[in-house]
Amino acid sequence: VYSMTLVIGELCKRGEVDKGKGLLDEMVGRGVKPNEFTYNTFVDAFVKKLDFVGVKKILSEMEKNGVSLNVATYTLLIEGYGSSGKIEEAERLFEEMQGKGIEGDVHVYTTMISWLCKSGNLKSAFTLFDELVERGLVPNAHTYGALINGLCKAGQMEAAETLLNEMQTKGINLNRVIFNTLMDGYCKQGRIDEAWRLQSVMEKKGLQPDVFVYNIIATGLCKLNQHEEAKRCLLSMVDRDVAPNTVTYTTLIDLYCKEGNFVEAKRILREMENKGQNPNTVTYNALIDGHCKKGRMKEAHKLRNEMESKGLVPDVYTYTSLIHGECIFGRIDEALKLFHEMPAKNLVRNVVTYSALISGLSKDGRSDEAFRLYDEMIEAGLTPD
RNA sequence: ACGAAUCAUAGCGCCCA
Repeated sequence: VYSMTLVIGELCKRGEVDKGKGLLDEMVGRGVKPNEFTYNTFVDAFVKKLDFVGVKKILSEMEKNGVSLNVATYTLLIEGYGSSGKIEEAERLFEEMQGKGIEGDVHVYTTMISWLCKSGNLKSAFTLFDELVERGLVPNAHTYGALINGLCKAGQMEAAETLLNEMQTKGINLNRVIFNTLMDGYCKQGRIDEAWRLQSVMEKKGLQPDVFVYNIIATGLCKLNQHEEAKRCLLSMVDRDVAPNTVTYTTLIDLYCKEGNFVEAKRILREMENKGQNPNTVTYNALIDGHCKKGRMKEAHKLRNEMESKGLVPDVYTYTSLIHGECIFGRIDEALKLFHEMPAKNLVRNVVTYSALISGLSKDGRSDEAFRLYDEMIEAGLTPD
């Protein structure tokens, strides 16, 4: 079982989940009983693909074979629901785990805390943090990182710095991730000066800037409308032997799209593919949104087909951009069609999606439908901001 | 032998013009 699990794990990591599944079936056929580690490998693979049908299949197989979920399985499931926007479901699983008497560990607490933070529920995150400490568990850099990130995203930089001090008091090593998190927080506040300050603190500790740092600073510059500086920052990476990644290229593509320079955007798309940094859903979303905003809807839909042909799955951002684009040009019925496609694709419509469509409807004089949609949004448990 | 923290993409409003 031990070695089989390793092999299956390797296959799944390479994306050959089907081959792994074949091996699993072969295992069972030969009377080797897979254990929770074996199954978790599959849960991991399906969760990363956001394939919940696949996840459910594995879970029922586990049940059938009398293998129970362990704390790592729950961590994976919570991660999966969190990343697809189903935070209540994630919380429900966390409680289910505790109800079954499975001891939560630092990993699962950190995962839950992270997703609570990401959904803007800092209060619950800190409550959970207290619970973790009360239970005698020791929070580590990941746990603090999750909370610091939450505070940074909420713009609470002083509170984030307080946690940073708390880490130091507790003797937890301040690593790259922690610094990068704070730098990003300051950049999002438009305080690049503070980001530079942290960067020099990092250098004093012997931490050279990595690709994250460049990406963070460049995005900060973009937000301050310093596009040329942002481009220079990203292009300077190469001179300093830092390899650009998908995020770097996507940032550039987004920049060019917003300038309406689709030729350059396309060129970068080809360049990244040539360098083996594959475009992902976000990359295409940037392209699609750029085209939508310039009324190039035909091209936008073409890009959407192109992404799907590469096995990339459109997400809420893709749909919202398309819906918004159709609305701008008065093709509300096209927008509605897209809107209704979403649930079947397992996409959770959020406030942004609804408001794009609601504003489209009302600008088109279809206020009855707009109000109806508004009510539907409230019923879906969404709060307008 | 399994699992956790940092970067890129969407709407409305506000401000400015």
